[in-house]
Amino acid sequence: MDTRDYRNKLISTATHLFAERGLHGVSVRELSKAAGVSISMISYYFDGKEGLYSSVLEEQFSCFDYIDVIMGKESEPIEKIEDYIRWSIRRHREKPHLLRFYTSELTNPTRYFARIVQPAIEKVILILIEIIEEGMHRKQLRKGLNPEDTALAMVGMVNYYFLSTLATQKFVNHSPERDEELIKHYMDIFTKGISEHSDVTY
Amino acid sequence: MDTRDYRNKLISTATHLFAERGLHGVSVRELSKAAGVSISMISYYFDGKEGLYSSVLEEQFSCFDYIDVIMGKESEPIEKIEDYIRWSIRRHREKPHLLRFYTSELTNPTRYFARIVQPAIEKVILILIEIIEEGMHRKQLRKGLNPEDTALAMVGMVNYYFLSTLATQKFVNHSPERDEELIKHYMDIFTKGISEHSDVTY
DNA sequence: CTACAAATAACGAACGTTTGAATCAAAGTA
DNA sequence: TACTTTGATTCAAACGTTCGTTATTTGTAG
Repeated sequence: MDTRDYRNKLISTATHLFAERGLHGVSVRELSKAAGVSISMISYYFDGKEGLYSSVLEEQFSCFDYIDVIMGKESEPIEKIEDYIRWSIRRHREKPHLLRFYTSELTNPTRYFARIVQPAIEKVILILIEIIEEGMHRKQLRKGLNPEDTALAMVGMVNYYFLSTLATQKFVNHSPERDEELIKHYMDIFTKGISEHSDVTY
Repeated sequence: MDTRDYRNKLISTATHLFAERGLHGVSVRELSKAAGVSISMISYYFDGKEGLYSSVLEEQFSCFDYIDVIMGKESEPIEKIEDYIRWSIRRHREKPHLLRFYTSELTNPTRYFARIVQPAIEKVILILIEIIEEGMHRKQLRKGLNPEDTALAMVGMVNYYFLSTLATQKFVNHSPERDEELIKHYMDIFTKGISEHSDVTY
């Protein structure tokens, strides 16, 4: 190693360790030893352990770039949704360890995940609202659901898929060949309306 | 409080705290303070913090009693399966915090959960094998899946439902009215054969 | 020499555990 | 009945360890 990029070493090591055992399950001593870097580098490059954790979440889960790509396209709103779902599935297949953060964060009272990923989710919601306002979900609107709630429920459905994948990954082999099936399934849920599949409550 | 049952206090307090934040997310000092009990009681009644955690899992997730009831019934194997699924759904609705342990344990390298719940699962597998051997899953057997693998996959599918419930509990209201729907769905998967719905891999 | 990168060693705080004394009800004893 | 003994609980205090952080020192490139 000529390049002394200890920061990257810490990020990549932390990504896998935090994904496996969560924030509290890894100590800075073990982490730095695994990365082959001195302990003090964590506070040097990041704002301590939690800063490193936040950085991992930011770098690994950021979808701003692709959301910008989607928003910039001259495509129909419904195509943007399919685009996003397709991209999400591909990305999670390429980085399967990301899924583990969902479960860690589900029981994390500090909600780093929510704080960091929330802005990205809000962008997705904006796209969804676009479609909803085009009248595709008039039925939900009639039922008293506002667009924000309906859109948030849709984001929830997508995350639900990811978590389901994690839960069954020991038993079920999700092959890329079945992606189209899944995409169709979720697009179906979306276009037919969430309320037909489940009750949205807040 | 006349009854000095500090042990029960610790168990019930630990159940909710561990469910919320996991083993590493709770300290013995906080736990004992919440329970209104001295710290040393944890080591007195249990084998330390991890012993308390194990006891919580054992007491909360034990299904031996009901498995025994099912095994003792003079019912058809297929009825036993439905019986078990029905009972599981009811129990998880009554104790929703149990679901949170699934996510905690998914990323827990120590695998307390697997070690403790495994014996119970193996009993369930026995029941499933009963049915499989009666020829309901000849198709899977022809495909080279042994009964144990198929049964284990079935248990995975049931747990998958529970985790799905947790993942979507913010968005979806699972009403008891829809239980029959869910039970029918899983019985359907089971009788039609798992291989039609997913690929079993180990 | 200067400025930055990196390692060492030490810090106070918090961790889980253990100790030893205090408390109390029940059993034993004269 | 009055006193002692016993065993089970309970707690405050302290234990040694590990935590995350940081002050200081060392190494290195320009």
